[in-house]
Amino acid sequence: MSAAPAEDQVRQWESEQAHLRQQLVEDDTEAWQQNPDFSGLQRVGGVDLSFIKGDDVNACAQLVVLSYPDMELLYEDSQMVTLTAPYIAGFLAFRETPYLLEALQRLKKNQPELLPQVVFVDGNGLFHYREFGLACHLGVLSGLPCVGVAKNLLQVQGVYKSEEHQSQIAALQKGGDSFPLTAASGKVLGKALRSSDKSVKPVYVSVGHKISLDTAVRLTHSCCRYRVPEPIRQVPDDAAKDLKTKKTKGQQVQKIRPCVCVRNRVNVCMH
DNA sequence: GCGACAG
DNA sequence: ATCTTGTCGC
Repeated sequence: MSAAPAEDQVRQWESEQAHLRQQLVEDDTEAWQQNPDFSGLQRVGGVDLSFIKGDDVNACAQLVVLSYPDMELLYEDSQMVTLTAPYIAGFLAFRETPYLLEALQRLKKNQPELLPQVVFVDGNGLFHYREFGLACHLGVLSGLPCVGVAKNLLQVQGVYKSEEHQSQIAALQKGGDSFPLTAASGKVLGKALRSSDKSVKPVYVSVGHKISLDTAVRLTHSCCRYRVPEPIRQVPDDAAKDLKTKKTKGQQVQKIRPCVCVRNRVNVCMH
């Protein structure tokens, strides 16, 4: 009756990742992905969880949907959630996926016509210890094409922050330039991408689900005004700010955003 | 003991 | 993930 020791939990999670991985699709499956200008792509999504300083249990799960290519906000959903799983490198999905999935399901139920055609995820996809990071996990469970974008390099499978790596970064001349992150096995797990002309520090793009690496990199670049792709950059702003502001006032975290908050700039709000 | 460690 | 200050540049 006792809780499973952390070690057993991790072992079970590994097994679940291996199982779900069988359903992973690493290629382009959508028509728009073939088009040079992505014509046919109209909605891109972004998901993320925001925290406040001393609290790693309560978080704000957020989903935004932006128009493509204009990057205008079409839909936003922020929901306070209480996390159950701890953060363990390599198992981020077990901590965050449930709440990101819930947000996608709320959208599907309420305004299915606004479902994104691809979702940007804060974290890695295939570029992962067992080639099944958060972006893959969410992709398989949601069935939606997903792209993993990490802001920091995960040193895994023989990919290191070596001198060589640093010089490859220095060689990225302009936005859109990239170089492959190759595992010891020889497989390319992702790409370091200079996402805009102004940013020097690259982002690390990898396949989540139903999209090829090259398409994922090209799409990521086309969604970047700054270093971080708009769909996941536009998330933290208002909801997270609210979170901080109201926390300062001494209110209870759970009451900050007790219900789904949706802003819809395309269709009239439903009542 | 030291270094690593997506978010 | 989050914190913090100033600072440099357009």
